[in-house]
Amino acid sequence: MNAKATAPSAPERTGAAGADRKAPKADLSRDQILSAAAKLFRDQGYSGTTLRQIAAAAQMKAGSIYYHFSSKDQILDEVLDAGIARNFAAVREAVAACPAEATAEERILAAIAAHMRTLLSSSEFTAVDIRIFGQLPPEIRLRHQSKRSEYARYWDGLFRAAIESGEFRKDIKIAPLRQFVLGALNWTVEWFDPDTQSIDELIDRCTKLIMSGVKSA
Amino acid sequence: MNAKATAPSAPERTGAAGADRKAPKADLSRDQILSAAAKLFRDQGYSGTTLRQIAAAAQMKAGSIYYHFSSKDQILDEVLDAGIARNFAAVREAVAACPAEATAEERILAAIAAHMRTLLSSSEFTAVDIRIFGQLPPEIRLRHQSKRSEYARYWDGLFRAAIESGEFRKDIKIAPLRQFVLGALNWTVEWFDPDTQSIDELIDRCTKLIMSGVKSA
Amino acid sequence: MNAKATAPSAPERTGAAGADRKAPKADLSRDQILSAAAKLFRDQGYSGTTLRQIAAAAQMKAGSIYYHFSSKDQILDEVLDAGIARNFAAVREAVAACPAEATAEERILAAIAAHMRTLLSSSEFTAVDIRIFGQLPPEIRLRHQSKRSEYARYWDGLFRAAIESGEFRKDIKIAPLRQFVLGALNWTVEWFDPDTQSIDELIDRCTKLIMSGVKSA
Amino acid sequence: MNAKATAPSAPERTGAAGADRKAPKADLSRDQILSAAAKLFRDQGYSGTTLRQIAAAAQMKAGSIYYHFSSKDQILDEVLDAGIARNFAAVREAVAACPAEATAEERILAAIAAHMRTLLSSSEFTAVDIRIFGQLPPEIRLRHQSKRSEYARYWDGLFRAAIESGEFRKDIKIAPLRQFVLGALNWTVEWFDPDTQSIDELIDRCTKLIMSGVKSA
DNA sequence: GATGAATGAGGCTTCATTCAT
DNA sequence: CATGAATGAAGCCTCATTCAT
Repeated sequence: MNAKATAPSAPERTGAAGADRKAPKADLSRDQILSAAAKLFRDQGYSGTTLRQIAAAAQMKAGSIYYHFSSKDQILDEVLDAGIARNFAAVREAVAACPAEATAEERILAAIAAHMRTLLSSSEFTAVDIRIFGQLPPEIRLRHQSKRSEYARYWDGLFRAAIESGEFRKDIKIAPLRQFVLGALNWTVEWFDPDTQSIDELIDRCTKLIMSGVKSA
Repeated sequence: MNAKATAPSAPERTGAAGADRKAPKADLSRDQILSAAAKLFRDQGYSGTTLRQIAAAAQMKAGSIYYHFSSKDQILDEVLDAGIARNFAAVREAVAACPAEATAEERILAAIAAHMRTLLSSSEFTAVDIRIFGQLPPEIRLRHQSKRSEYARYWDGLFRAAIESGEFRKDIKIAPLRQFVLGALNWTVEWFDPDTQSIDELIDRCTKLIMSGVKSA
Repeated sequence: MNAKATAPSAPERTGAAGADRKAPKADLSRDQILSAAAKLFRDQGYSGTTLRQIAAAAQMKAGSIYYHFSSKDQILDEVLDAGIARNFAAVREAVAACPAEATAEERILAAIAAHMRTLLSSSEFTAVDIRIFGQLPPEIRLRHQSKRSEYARYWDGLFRAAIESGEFRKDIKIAPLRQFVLGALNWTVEWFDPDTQSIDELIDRCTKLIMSGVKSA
Repeated sequence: MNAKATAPSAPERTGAAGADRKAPKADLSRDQILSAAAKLFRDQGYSGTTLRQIAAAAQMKAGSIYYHFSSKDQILDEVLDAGIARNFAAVREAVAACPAEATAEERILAAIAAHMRTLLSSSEFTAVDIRIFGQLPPEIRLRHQSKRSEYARYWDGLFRAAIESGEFRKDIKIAPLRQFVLGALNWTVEWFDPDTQSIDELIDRCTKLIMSGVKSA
């Protein structure tokens, strides 16, 4: 929630005593910038977004951004980090919240719901990754590959369990399955419209399709 | 002046005998530019791609592009057009090639295969749309909305037939279904690697998942 | 953002004490740019003048100009505005300074002197109009037509008075007269050389020619 | 009339015998180019005019111009040459046509009429000089200075005669007089509209103003 | 903390010019 | 003679970035 949690290069200011007394103005600005940047990156891509646009959306002037970040690149880094981190955290929490005796399928249902809910509601950050990652310069992509892989492996674990338990078909290969499922889910950000559709209903429809396909019994 | 203004780079004209003698050099250059642009747009986005990059990939200098196109925008337009057009054509042909007595499901299977094959093999053009459309400036997006809708409606027709015939579950709503299915298919361009994977196998896996889901019988 | 958008480089602000502390640096740069542009436009025409030339003459780099103006066009607009405005103001003041009982001819003499003096001394701005107006793209020309017409009508008024009072010949038609007189005066910018000629003497000669022609009594 | 008369660098082709048998296509194109260029230069300035515009107006493609001329500069040179040459010729002829016993004033009237008529009717060429000369790069200006001076000196001769004969006032200095008179005449190209005004009437008005000024007797 | 002003690199585009056909 | 196609230099403009205030 606090973007600084994942920001490694914030100007030193942690010092001080326990309770964060001042909730300093800087943190607020930082968050505004990140949030503005996330929205703009998501809608216009990285190259298509201007520092001036970000600044304007964050209610400041372009030069001021450099007090908080050292480059446009760094903003992107933090936005991407925040994106995966939130998604991952939400999914992990949802799975952890399942009762100990939950089946693999139930855990996957929880994971799907959490993934979609994060993606489609608090979207700025989570949607950026999905939308623009493929078009980023390779070096930037590399910097975030490990976290993405971690997330992928987490899902692989969920699916493996379901296959080994016999809940899912044995002839399914895990990697393509994960790509297929996450792909279908991720794609919803391209068309889901919160004003006319219900997230819960969408989640419901998607899980049903994933689980049982389209064919009538 | 520009006879080809609306003709998005006809690919059929290379081989064959020597009958057509009209400005073959220009057409070749045009096609090279479009193809180069498509690849670059796909990989780096529209704003992330430089005219100089396009020119270099098409083996000419930036200024020369303007002999064939009047702006970067126009190149994008034609690339997008070509993308949908090819996809649409491939799918329509595949469906048309089905025997008259084919079931709705069989037609859908053919459509899926065609969509994926076009997307993943002759990809430059077809993949661009899918990848960058969401981040294009609204005015450009608008210009192509109608063709995309047409394609969507075509799929809706296929799905409707399957539902009405009872082959697909009756509780599925068509629009979300189409989004879900095409989303899952489209997403494969983000991760499919022709060097290590087989398209046919991928198609097979995907259709199975779509049709029957993940659960074991 | 740009408070001065419509204020064509107020010349009154340089001297004086230090009371006005608002963004004096920007205004200075703006004025430098306008002045440099005016000189260059006058000597090389609009198309013949480069933004880099303007920037160099204003002691900055080309890109910096865009902090003050949004386009080369806008610079031209302000230069043209300033030109007519100064000329008009000078002439109007000179006429207004005439004693109430001054004859129409005396007023015209004052107007001629003011027009020429402004044109030939503070020339950058005033001379631009005269020199390049005829070769400007029609749309730009249109934007300034109204102010020029206003100035023309003002002169027409002066001439009409002299004709009606019987001081000038009755057979003279006002519009061609104004064109002829202003033309003769304006043309002096094409050849007057302040280093070898005296403005006052030139004014004297011109008025005499206009009033009485070349023929000896 | 044949622009080639003044064209020093025309591709050699003069050879041959007496009568110019073929009136070759090339000459026609050359003239079309020059005429088109003159019009465009006059209306848009030198830098403001594109070779492609000239080519289009001359009904050919830009590249073709280089068969007839070696550069845009050369076209300008010939256009300028043609301008002064025609004007000079017309004026000289008109003066020469005066009866031997004509007064200096009569000669000047003839010269004025000829100058104006050439300027305002066959204008493309003659008007270019007047309009754009002041904004040309110094090197180009230099190349034409001598011919312009020659023309100026010719007028000076006419005026000197009138002053020495006592027809014109003795207190008039020749150079400024010539500038003033030609200036007033030249300026008419900026506003004369052949559709609504009569050249003869304009000439009449102008000569009257020049001769006797504006004041009533 | 933030801004105004500037910069330089680079983006898209235009244009005179060349040259094979 | 003329054109189609290309080029490189340069033009206008944008943008990330800097830095004094």
